[in-house]
Amino acid sequence: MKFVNVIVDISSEQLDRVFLYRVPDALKKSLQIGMQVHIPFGVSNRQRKGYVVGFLDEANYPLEKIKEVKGIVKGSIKAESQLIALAAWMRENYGSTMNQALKTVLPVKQKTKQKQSRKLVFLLTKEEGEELLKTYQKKHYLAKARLLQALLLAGTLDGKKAEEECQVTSSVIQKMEQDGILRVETETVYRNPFQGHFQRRTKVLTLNQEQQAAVEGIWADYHKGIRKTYLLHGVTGSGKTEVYMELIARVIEKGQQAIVLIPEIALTFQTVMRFYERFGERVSVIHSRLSDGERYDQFMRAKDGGIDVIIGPRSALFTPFQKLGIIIIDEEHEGSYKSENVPRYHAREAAIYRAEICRASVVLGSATPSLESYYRAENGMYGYYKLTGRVKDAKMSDVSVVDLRKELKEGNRSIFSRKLYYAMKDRIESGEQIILFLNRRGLSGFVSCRSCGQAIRCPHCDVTLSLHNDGSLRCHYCGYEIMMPESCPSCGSRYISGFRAGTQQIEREVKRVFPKARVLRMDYDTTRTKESYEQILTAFGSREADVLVGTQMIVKGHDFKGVTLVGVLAADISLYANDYRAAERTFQLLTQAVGRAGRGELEGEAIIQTYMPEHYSIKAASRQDYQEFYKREILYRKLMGYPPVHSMLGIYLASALEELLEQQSQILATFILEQKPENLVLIGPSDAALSKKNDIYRKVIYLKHEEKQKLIWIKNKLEEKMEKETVWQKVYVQFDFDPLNSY
DNA sequence: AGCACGCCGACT
DNA sequence: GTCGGCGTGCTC
Repeated sequence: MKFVNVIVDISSEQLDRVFLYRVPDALKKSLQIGMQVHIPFGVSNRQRKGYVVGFLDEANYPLEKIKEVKGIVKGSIKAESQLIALAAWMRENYGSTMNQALKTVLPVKQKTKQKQSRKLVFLLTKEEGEELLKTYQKKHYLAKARLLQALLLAGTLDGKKAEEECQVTSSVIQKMEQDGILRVETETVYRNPFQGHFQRRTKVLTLNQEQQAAVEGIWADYHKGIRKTYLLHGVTGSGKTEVYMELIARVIEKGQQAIVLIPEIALTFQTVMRFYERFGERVSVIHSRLSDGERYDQFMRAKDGGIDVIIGPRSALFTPFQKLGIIIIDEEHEGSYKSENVPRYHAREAAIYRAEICRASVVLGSATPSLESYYRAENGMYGYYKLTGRVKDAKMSDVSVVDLRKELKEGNRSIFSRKLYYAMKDRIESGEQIILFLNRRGLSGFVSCRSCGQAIRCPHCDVTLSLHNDGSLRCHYCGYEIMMPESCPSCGSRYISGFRAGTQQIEREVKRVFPKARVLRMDYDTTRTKESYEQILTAFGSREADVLVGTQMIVKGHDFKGVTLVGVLAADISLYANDYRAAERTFQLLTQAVGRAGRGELEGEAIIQTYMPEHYSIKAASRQDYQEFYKREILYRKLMGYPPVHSMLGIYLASALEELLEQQSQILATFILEQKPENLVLIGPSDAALSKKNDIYRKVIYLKHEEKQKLIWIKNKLEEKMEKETVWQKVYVQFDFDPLNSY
């Protein structure tokens, strides 16, 4: 380890890369990734601070130009160095540049740029200014004159805008500040994003036996200095949150802090409220509606020790707490924990790594654990605690499965089976509430021709277009829009129509069949704003409607006491997805949906309509039997060499040039095979699920191997190769380990 | 970011 | 000639 890569601690895009420094013998032992160091920089060798982000044995830069690390910064902020180390790990494990990794981990760095959006305040009087302007013009100080003129007009200017519009550089502004013509102002105001009022609850909550066992078990480890990952497997309503809060309370008592990760969709006012009631002002929330500035403020509060608990989505993992004690990941199986941007990290894995460097515990909570987590718990890598009881001894709902093929055979062409119809009729008459769940949005999915079988597709994205209420056909990826044609564009037949039901159509159908029922719809279209999302939920919660029709989002974490019937309209839709997680996702969705029924005093019923009643994920979900599902599913993963048993790497290639993409993906595949990797399975290259998006062609290669390390090794080889060749500026490549969705 | 370098108009 | 503003390019 003779050299180190260092990121210079200056927030500027041009410096946002690594510089190579020599490590003096005296520092060879003590230097670690993430540490802040003093380095000489630039022609004048001014001493600056930088972060160590990696070690190297050989130099890839002229030796005579390499300078030496001067020393380690004494009071270097621990939290930040831990995050840098995390970024380095993410770069290695997910594939990205160090900058991309740093940017995801340190929003701080991006924010300092924002903070630079400084104000220029004019200090002279109008007369003085005009006088000065004349002298500038006479002396041909053109840049200064431009800026002065703008200042005379406006008084104060935004720093960045001024630079662009007046075409002046920062050196001009700096000099004019020195001359006392203007003043540069920067402001930093911390805000608290939580506006509501709350009452601190002093009442001690009592835990049931299972909850107690989980808390004490984890705490006993903590006390012994053992830090590891625990899976808390508890059905909906079994009281996982109480366990989280008790653990957090104890961690805070020890002077440490806690991060609580929640899927964005479940981040509701009520959830946050419970934490506020327990921990008061020392809690903060991060959510997608926060401005960048507000988000940054929360990180600063955490860094300064102003808060003990932060609640938020994926990105809250990077909160710079000084003494992190515990990370909680609620609903750990949720897909939103996987980032869709490079580096495509999984928050669960990254959290476990961060916990390792910070010596913190991790608690994963779920009613339907991901195969990954359960597999590891089963193999003893994670601790495991199960919560079986529903807290307020609510009854398990009665679940039945209806075979839609049989319905059709017996002459029922409606979207409601007879069983569901009568159940709905019954609930509406007795004033109880109903949830209808469909995994799809838009009016009626795709439009196809009954003569030639062609579906109408987007010319840019190669996906089927969706028919909307206003009679238009739209592409959900790029927004391409045409009017619904009279006849089939391929064969001219007039027998074209929408196919299958969407939430809008179901809403209409419910209204038609049950004219008296009040119906609410909740899907991507009706919840474009955060407010409308809350609005619909509150309206339904306060019984302003009898039926709620919606997609995934209605089955996630909401308790409606009046709901006694849940209808799943077509359980197999998510089974048609073309990736290996389809069965897992179906099981999770169905289990959640079924869990929505009977959360109040009345007994609940769930009806699952399907064309595949014999499929194990549907069977297991109807019995709420995770074990059964897991046994079948893990067998399939083992057999096919899919995660979590084996590791998988998706290599995504994209280019505007079709032939070049074809050629380069072939070259990559050949190169991978040339590395003579033993037992490696290579699939492709083939067209991506979306073979063309916004006029960019996409291809994909999948690799499977028993050891993740081997795949990382191949990824590194590829990165090395691509750095040397210029073609890769025209063909973009992304890596995705254990991909969640098809590309 | 901050520094040096080099171009180019202006002034003695 | 020389002085100095102002844009450009580089930093291991």
